[in-house]
Amino acid sequence: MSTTSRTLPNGRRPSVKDVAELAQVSLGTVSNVLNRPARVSTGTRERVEKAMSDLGFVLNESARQLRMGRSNTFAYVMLDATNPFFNDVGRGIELAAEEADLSLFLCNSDGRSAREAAHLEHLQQQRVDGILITPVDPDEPQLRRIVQQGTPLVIVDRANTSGQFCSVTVDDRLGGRVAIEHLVDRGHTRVAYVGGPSTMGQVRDRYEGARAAWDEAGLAESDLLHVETTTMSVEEGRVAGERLAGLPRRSRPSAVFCANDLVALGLLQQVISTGQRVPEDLAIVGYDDIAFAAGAAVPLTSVRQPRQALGRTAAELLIEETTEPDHEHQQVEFTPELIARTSTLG
Amino acid sequence: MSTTSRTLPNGRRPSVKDVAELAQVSLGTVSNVLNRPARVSTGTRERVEKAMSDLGFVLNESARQLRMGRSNTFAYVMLDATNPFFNDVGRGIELAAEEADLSLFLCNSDGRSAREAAHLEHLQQQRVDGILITPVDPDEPQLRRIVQQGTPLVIVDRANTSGQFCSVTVDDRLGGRVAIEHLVDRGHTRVAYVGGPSTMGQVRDRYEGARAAWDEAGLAESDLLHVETTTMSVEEGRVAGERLAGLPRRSRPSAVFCANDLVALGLLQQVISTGQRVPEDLAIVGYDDIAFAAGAAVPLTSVRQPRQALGRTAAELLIEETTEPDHEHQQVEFTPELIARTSTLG
DNA sequence: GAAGACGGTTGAAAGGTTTCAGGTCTGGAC
DNA sequence: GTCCAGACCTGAAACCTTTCAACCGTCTTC
Repeated sequence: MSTTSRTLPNGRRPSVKDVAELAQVSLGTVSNVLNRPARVSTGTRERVEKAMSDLGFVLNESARQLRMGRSNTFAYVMLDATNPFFNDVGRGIELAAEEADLSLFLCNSDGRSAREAAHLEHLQQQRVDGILITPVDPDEPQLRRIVQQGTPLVIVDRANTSGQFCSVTVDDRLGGRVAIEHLVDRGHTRVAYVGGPSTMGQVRDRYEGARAAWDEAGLAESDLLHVETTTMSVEEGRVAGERLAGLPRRSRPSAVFCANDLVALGLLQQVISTGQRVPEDLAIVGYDDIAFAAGAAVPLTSVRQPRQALGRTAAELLIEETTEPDHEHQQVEFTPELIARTSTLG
Repeated sequence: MSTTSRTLPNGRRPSVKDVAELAQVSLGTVSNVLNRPARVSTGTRERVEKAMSDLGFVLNESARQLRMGRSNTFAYVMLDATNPFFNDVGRGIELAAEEADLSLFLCNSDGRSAREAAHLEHLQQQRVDGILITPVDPDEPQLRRIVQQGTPLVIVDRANTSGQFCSVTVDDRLGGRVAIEHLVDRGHTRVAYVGGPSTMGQVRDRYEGARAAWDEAGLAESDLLHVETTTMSVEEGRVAGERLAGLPRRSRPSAVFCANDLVALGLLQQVISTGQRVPEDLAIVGYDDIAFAAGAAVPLTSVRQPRQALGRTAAELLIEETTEPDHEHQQVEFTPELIARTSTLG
């Protein structure tokens, strides 16, 4: 109640100077109370602390950063904040950051390059100590520029082609492979891969892994269809379902491998709503194994990624890069794992 | 390639001063190029722009903020980043912020007061222009202090008791009421309310609405059970399911109303996995109508909230508060709507 | 040819913090 | 009585940007 900043003559917020004046000490002492309290005698410290709370003093972080040149803040630029997968990754980052006493800002590029660029520009201007990002395109030159200009950056869930950054990935080719091997094992000989846009590395790699496994199984090349979606959302999954339903009966696949679980769940909904049975009429494999996959209308077979570990590892790499002078960039790769459930097992 | 900041003697990043020197102009002119390009002659402007890109100049936002006293940034402190409901709210905020050319930082309190307090402190120090928050406890004194100290704050999805803030809410009592009325209409006479902790206003209000409707229906008070959970997660929903299953047969409810969809989905999974049928053996109503509710094992009846509108409205109120001098605090309340699906309709 | 207007540019001041080389004072050792 | 160590405190400088009054030429206008 007594702690309002309105006691200042003008509308200004109280600064260390005001505190110093009220407590009858110098600026330096106030700063010491803030940063090295042990150096200040008890009496003085208490006087300063009282002055701070009387004035409602709040440290101005901009000024501190300006002086210090660093912010103790990381940021994670998410590719799609509505996808639980990226939230779990973010949670892993958050936990590691909290342990290291760093603040974390989350930004959402929403899959749009322009938004991503704006966020990156802003973060660089804010002088965050480091950036974690799941990029729209890992070869975007802006990323390299940011590193060259002095802000460390770690790529999450994408490989980096150049070795210019640390990166943490999951082997998407292997993920695509195990998904298809599972379907082939179950006797499927005509399968659709649903996902897009193909500009996304994840979409491409999973397809390539799938394609490789398909070819190795000796199946006809044209029997692995690629149904391209515009985004990786539940809605697009539904649309893909309708497109499949529109195919002539004999060219319809008996199984679908979706590039992520959102697409798979949307497709599942659409398929069920038209009275088809999963997996009898159509088997479905998803990707990511988000929490909702197990609880879907038909529990979803999915390729699980170590989501939280992905985030945590990325954050730890970034911490190392910001603290160890002789840091070397590393590419960490995790291994995905197929979780088989009813949507393929019947 | 040529744009590296390493051309500076020490490891310093280039500043306007360096740009000015290289371009043979004064500091003021560089600033004009940045902020009022029209005032600068074409030749000079081009020279300055070239110098900037040659040096890899990145404006120091801390210094600008220090000088300007404002940051053109809002922040949204989410209660639970893993709950799609809050992500949808955040998306509404993001869209409104983007239109107003404001940056948005997302923070996650993860339901913990301590983390929330740390985030708020940090945001205040960063001098964000305004804060949106779904608080752990809307009566937390820190919130009032922040406003008194000059940072506008809007409460999202909670009522504020004091009229000290703007707030945007959905009528949770009404939501609880419609959920119970629906179940009573379907003939249920023994129902469990599952959610917690009761310290959360949402949990309390939905319960109160449910209780009021229950009493008005003339049903026995003790036939509306309250099963308290520790958090509102899928996992806790499963645990609650086990607890219900542990009840003696005759005291088991025929329907459950869950305080949110995550809990409902977890409970649904648990119930199905034990071979019970939904809704025949147990009907379930959720809350929020997140995207995954419709695609659950049994499509979930849920109380829908206007998630994105909630966020957008909150952001618009905050924008008004930061721009209109004679702003008056408003409480906006939306109305929830029951979406009936298979989990109660059979 | 003088006065004024105007486009373009300058440079100092301000904004709040941290740092650091020095300052003062106290008390103990000789 | 002198000297010194240590504890405590001071105040100016630096960080980088924006702003604004002042300035300089050039062009109009009468």
